[in-house]
Amino acid sequence: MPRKRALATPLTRQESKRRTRARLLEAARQMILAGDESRLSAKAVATRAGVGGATFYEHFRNLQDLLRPLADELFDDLREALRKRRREALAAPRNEERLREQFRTPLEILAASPGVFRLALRVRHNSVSALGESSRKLAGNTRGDLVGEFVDRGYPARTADERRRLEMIADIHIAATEALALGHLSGRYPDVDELVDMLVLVTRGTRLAREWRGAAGAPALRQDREASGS
Amino acid sequence: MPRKRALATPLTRQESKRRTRARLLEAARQMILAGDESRLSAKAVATRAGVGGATFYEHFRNLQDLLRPLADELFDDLREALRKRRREALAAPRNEERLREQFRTPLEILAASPGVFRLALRVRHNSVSALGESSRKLAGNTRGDLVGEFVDRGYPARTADERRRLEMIADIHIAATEALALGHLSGRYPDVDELVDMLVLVTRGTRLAREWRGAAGAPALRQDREASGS
DNA sequence: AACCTCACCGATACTACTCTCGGCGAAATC
DNA sequence: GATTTCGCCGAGAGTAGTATCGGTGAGGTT
Repeated sequence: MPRKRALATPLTRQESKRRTRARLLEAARQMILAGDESRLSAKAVATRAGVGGATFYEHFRNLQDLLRPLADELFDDLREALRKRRREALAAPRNEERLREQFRTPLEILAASPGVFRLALRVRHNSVSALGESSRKLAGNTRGDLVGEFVDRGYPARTADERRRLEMIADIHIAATEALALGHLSGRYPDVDELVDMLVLVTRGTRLAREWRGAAGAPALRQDREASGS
Repeated sequence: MPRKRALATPLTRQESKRRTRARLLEAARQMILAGDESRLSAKAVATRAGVGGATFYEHFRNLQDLLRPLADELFDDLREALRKRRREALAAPRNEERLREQFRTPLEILAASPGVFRLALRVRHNSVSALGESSRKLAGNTRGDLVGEFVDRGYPARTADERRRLEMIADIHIAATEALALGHLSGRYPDVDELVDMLVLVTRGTRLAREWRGAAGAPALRQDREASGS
């Protein structure tokens, strides 16, 4: 009873609605990735999608209602890509070349989707709009993913102090990677290998945190001084 | 011939206008630092400043016209604070404790002006609005300042490659400092000393870049491999 | 005192958006 | 084939901001 003919040109209502919705989402996605989401509006999305202004509201209650799932989708894709590659890298035998690979991958992924990457940076500190929320969720998840990885690699994470420290290391690595990826995108740092070099150097430093302290207070490092020559 | 009496209660026109302008600027400043500059508008600023809507346009051609000098002022203050303290630190004899001081200062300055700091992060990647432009100028200047410092400290900067490398190190340090400062502000990293520890560790790594290469190509580090334990 | 200047402002024309309403027409149902 | 459903849409009421204009009154000038 549901279907009679389904091979001909005329669309079913369900399919038709699905497509219109998809077109609205796609239009919004393009506009967002094209930069400047400030001039995003229900009207503009509808127009770009080639549908009437009122149709927008047949599919979404308002702009935020469209943005929430869209933002989740955009950022989840990015996170999944990053996560997947990291997991692969983790499974493989570890040596210096592997480590470089592990740093190169996120740089390449970020460089390969400059739209989403820039979007994430742009909206991260904006409290309003579902985009900001979703971007922060991505950042938090990425940090969590990284910390999990550190633990797998043998960094200590028994006490709250140790875990917080791992979060800091993760934050630093994320920030460094993002900063360098941004420089790469802006053309200042064309050579990705060179960026990897720098990230490896950073790791050389933060890796010291591993054998750093079992239970002592903070001053372990401060004791261990070394005058840096001019 | 200009002045006759200037001691009484009535304001001169000039003074009156100056004050109104200052009130507009102050209103805008507060609204911006209070977060959410998206709902900033000429009208809103005027209302908050307690003046009529038309008065705004007696002082500024439009909102951007007000934002430009305001943004410069906001960020220049921050930059000057950072720069000044860094210069002091640079002049002093260098040892490990000094280095820590040098890292603690920017963290404290950023933590002390969370409004401007968050503002800078928020608008940095927004191409529109004078705020974004000014924030990027701040970031670029800070990077330049840091590079200059590195050179003073003996990092090589003869070739374009070496200079670019210093820029990367500066970018990483800025990004790491900002990321940790943000974590501090959000309550995740309450102890500033601990943040300084982490920054010192990062330096341990990036410092390796100094004795790294005189004229060779990039692979110097890649050669120097070392299998990282589990 | 008479006159001029101008900082301020209410009113307003314009623009741009949000969301609803009534209805058209084709798919779905009988 | 007749009837119902519903995806779509043009029109429009409501809201909000921009920028201008003419006028008012107190500072400033003679």
